[in-house]
Amino acid sequence: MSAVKLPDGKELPIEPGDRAKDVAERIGPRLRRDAVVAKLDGKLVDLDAPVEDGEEFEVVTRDSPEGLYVLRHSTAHAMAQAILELYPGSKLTIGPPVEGGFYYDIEVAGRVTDEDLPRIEERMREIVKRDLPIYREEVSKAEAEALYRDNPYKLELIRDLKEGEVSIYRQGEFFDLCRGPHVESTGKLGAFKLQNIAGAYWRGDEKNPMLTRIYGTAWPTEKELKSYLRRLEEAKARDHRKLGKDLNLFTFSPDVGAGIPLFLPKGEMLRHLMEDFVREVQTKHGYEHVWTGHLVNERLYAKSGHLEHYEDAMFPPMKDGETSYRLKPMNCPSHMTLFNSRAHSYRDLPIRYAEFATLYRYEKSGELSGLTRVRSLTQDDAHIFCTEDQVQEEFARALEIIREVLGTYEFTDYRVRLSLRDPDSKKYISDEEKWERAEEALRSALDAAGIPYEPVRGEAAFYGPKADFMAKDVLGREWQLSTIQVDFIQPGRLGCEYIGEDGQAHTPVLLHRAVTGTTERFMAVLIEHYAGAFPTWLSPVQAAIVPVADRHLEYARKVERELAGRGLRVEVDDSINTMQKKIRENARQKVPYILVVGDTEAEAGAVNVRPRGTKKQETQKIEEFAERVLAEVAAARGSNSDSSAGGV
RNA sequence: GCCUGGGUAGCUCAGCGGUAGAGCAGCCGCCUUGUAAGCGGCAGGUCGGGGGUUCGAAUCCCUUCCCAGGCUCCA
Repeated sequence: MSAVKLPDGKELPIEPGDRAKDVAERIGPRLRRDAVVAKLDGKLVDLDAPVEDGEEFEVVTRDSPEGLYVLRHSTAHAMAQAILELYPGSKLTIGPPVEGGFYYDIEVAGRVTDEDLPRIEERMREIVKRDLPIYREEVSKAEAEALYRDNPYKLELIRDLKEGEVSIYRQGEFFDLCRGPHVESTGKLGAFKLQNIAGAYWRGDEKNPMLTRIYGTAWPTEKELKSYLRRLEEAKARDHRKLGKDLNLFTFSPDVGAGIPLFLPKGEMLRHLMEDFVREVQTKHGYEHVWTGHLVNERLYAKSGHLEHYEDAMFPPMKDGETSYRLKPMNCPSHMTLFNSRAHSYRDLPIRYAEFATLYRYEKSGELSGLTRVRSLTQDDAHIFCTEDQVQEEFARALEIIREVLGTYEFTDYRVRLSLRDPDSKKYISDEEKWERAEEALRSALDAAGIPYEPVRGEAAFYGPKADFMAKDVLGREWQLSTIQVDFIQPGRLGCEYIGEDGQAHTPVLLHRAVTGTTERFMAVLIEHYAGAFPTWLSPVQAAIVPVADRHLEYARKVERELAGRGLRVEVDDSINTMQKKIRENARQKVPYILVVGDTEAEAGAVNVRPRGTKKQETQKIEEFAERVLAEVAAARGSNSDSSAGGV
């Protein structure tokens, strides 16, 4: 007798000719109803697919990640059908499900704009109402080519397919070259919404024609769709560009230039606090701080190889007679020049040069975005010159710094991507043996530190492999923050050397490393991570003093002097407003503490403390409040707070 | 760079061929206040820049600058 194996290990008998949906029905009518597709031996198939003896069988419901994926894929088909109906002659290309939804890239006959989306949605709903059965059809390559003789995109896709693995999905008049699987009929789609239109090059290559991409999202129920849209709204409210404006942190001006952020006093204070913190941690770990300016003779980049590999991302040269200068797009050649400014013994190593350097990169105009993609950026960069034997230890040290810094910022969930070269790509400097050693050094350093990582081919820098740290913020979004790179190539090119124990000259290994990446981008991440409510140690203003009436201004000033004298960042709100309005404004500015002072407080030498996010108040002596804040800051900054009083 | 959308007062936005608007912010007064918007008045704009169409342009067309969302997690 024939049977399939269920996920719980039980065997379920099947009849000859049984399809996935029959098996689901036999397990339970309820399951049959919730089924989207099935899984046979781990492979997703349509509910209409035949089932065979001995296979492992699993029903996939719309609540599972795979079911949702299929649901979205099928929704993309319905959208494609709607567009073909509304814009006859349009050519379909690809339409996959993606994180959160789906898209379809189409060469639309005519023009589609955002205002057309409701119309397309409307047509999609109509298609759902028609409840068209969706079925799969296996065809030969020749048949598929005949179907798509007017569609060069699909023909290109078909060309890359093997004979025998070509399938078409049909629903009513509509058909699409597709691997599947799909839901049973258009009536089985859930709640969906078309979100936006964008241009997208065919196969992502700017040499190819531009297609119209329409993004949508789809969910099993209306309720889930609503809650997803609400989450999007929440993320929008945290947008660092909006908060940056509201909190008076930074601005942009076409008068200065695109992609060049201008920091207001509060934003600059934030930068200062961020950089100061990393500087301190680095100093503690034996890094030395250097400074190498903004302009560099182009010849240096020719020598280092950057000119060849990186020129597109540099600002054009500034000519001075025979000499061409470039705005500095990276520090490594400058730091190597520092290294070369004197002779080195193996006893000097490792040498760790750190610099908060403002770099200039010519990002394409369309890629600029808020603080996350800018043309002037401040990198918390460091270069470590060491012997090959020291790589592991220095890597571990860099890792320690990264853990400490990210931990303090409450990024505890991160993974490591090991970016390796793609041996077939011309992008990389070729030196087989050195690449091998560099990759090996990184792997063993990661292994020694017990950090899990996933290797990715083709993501390496041109001079060597790197370990990138991807951290999740409170919304679960992932950001690439820290990076550690091993470089066996540049030091040799720029003639870096040290005298070894053997009295011979050797080339040092160079580790490149950044902790927060760039101050600008990291600030954007922090703003969104904290929704603008920075922890007290990081807040530009830690306490706002609100006098009850004008006659309390004098006492407010006294409180300000005393708290500032203890190292707190405080401000008196002396605007011509009512007390209520001042509380409102300072609360909106997300100041951690609002201190209300009136007759009672002035008499007692106290402040009335209203911590951020509450309406609760308590009265404390000025000194008591100062201690409270200092203790809070010390706790948040961990062991580093001890050194902060002494300065760096 | 390319596609789509957008740029109107410091901010958020309305107006979309017929005399430039609102709220907030700002300024000036009054109020002197006990925990998220007190009241009144005033001022503020070459409608991103340039060119064109028109009797007439914020509005239509061209061009340029800037901003937003995108630009292969493969049919």
